[in-house]
Amino acid sequence: MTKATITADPRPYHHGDLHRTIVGAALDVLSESQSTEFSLRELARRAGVSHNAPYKHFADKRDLLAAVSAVGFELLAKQMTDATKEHDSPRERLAAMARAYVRGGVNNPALYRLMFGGYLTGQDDERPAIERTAAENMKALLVDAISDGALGRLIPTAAANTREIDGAILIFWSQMHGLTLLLVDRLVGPREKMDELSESVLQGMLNGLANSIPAIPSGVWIGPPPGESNVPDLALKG
Amino acid sequence: MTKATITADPRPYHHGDLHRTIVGAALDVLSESQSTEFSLRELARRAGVSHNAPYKHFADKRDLLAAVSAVGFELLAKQMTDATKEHDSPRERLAAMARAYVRGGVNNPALYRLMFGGYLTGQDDERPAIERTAAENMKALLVDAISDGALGRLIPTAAANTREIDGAILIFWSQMHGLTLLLVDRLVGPREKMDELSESVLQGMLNGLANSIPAIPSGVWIGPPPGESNVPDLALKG
DNA sequence: GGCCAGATGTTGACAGCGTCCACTTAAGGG
DNA sequence: CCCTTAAGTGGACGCTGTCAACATCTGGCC
Repeated sequence: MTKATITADPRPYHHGDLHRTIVGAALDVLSESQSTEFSLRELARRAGVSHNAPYKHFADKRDLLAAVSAVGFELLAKQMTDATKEHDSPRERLAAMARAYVRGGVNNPALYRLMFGGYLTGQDDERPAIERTAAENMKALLVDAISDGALGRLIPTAAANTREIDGAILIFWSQMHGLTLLLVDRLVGPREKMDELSESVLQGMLNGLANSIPAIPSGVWIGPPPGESNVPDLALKG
Repeated sequence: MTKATITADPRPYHHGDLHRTIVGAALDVLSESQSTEFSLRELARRAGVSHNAPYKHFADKRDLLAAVSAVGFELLAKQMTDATKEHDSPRERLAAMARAYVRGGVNNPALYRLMFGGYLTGQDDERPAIERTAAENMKALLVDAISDGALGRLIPTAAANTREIDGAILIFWSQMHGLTLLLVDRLVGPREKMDELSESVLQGMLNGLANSIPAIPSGVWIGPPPGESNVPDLALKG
């Protein structure tokens, strides 16, 4: 009645999967409190470990939040791809994607703000690598949806012109991003009408792009800034 | 050589204008560190007062940041109005306004994020009154610029239709807001091209709006949510 | 099979933070 | 001239992020 296996497993010394547990707890707390100002100690308490255990998995709080943000990007990307599956026409798929994007932000504003807000962008102006690649993958979805389908139908000439595709992507993304954040910050509302608002805004954008796509200045990048660091190829921890 | 007036005024017991000084210090630190995670104590140190003096002027940190945010809205509004003065044509004035808006965000991302990010929106979903009215004033500028000038020329029919004007405002605002934040978060860049990007995006938007303005669903509000609180008429502290 | 290295978890400590409290100082109105 | 009261001070409390030293478990190597 001393060693291990007393009754069942009251608390094995090693948790086993603390990394995932902590990230999950952070997502829970973030969703509940809608604030990134929770404490690492709170997460440790929820996970039933000592206040310092998380430091074996995350260098500091910023590192943890970067991991949470990366999960957020993956969730959003999944919601966007899922949304497109139900539709055939490129126009409908693009609209579904836009709806999913806006919904993702509105349904969890704190997570969306963590992903896109500046918390992770330190004074080195460099985002954590894990978050960078997750964001890049999500952006690729936007690019595909616009250039492969809807854009090809609606603005046929664009297919041959990278600058024009970039222009369309920039307009689409900034439009949806802005709408999402105005909804999230309650500068536009009510939130219940977000689907109709997405559609309205998308329609207005397509009207414009159908005529002509404004050329983007050369040298402009869209997505994570190029060349600042060797992106580590999404090789998540061995 | 004991009482007061020893040499000049080494530190009069009462500061005299601590409220303004603290807000100014907060703006300085915010600009320098590009983070809202400075401490009230740090501001007190800069102002040369005890760590508790600011509490005579601000209920808590959120209250102070709300005041800072309000100043940010007023600064941005001023930059926007100033920018329009140099131009005659409505189209040019709208473009100047867009440039000023984007510049304002890019030049001080932390302030812009404080203004539009969710820090001030507590779980009561209510922004501080002072910040609400400041935001409302700034939004009025957008409304004027679009409906009075550029919109009247470019989309004449809209003048008689509130829903269409709202639609144009929504598209314009969300477009510029999104572009600003993508630039700020370095998801689009480089920042030096922000003026050209503003122009491109504006042009694309106007192309669309020139054809038709998507109708906005009825019941949608743009700007601070209506009726949630009696906005205190901008009467700043008697 | 046994042992050792390293990964994982714990305990204790430290400075800094936001905020509350009781106290002090100065200034302006009766 | 006094006295209420706004403005500023100093100390305290509990909480936080982070560091350092120590404990425990586990997998790979002899």
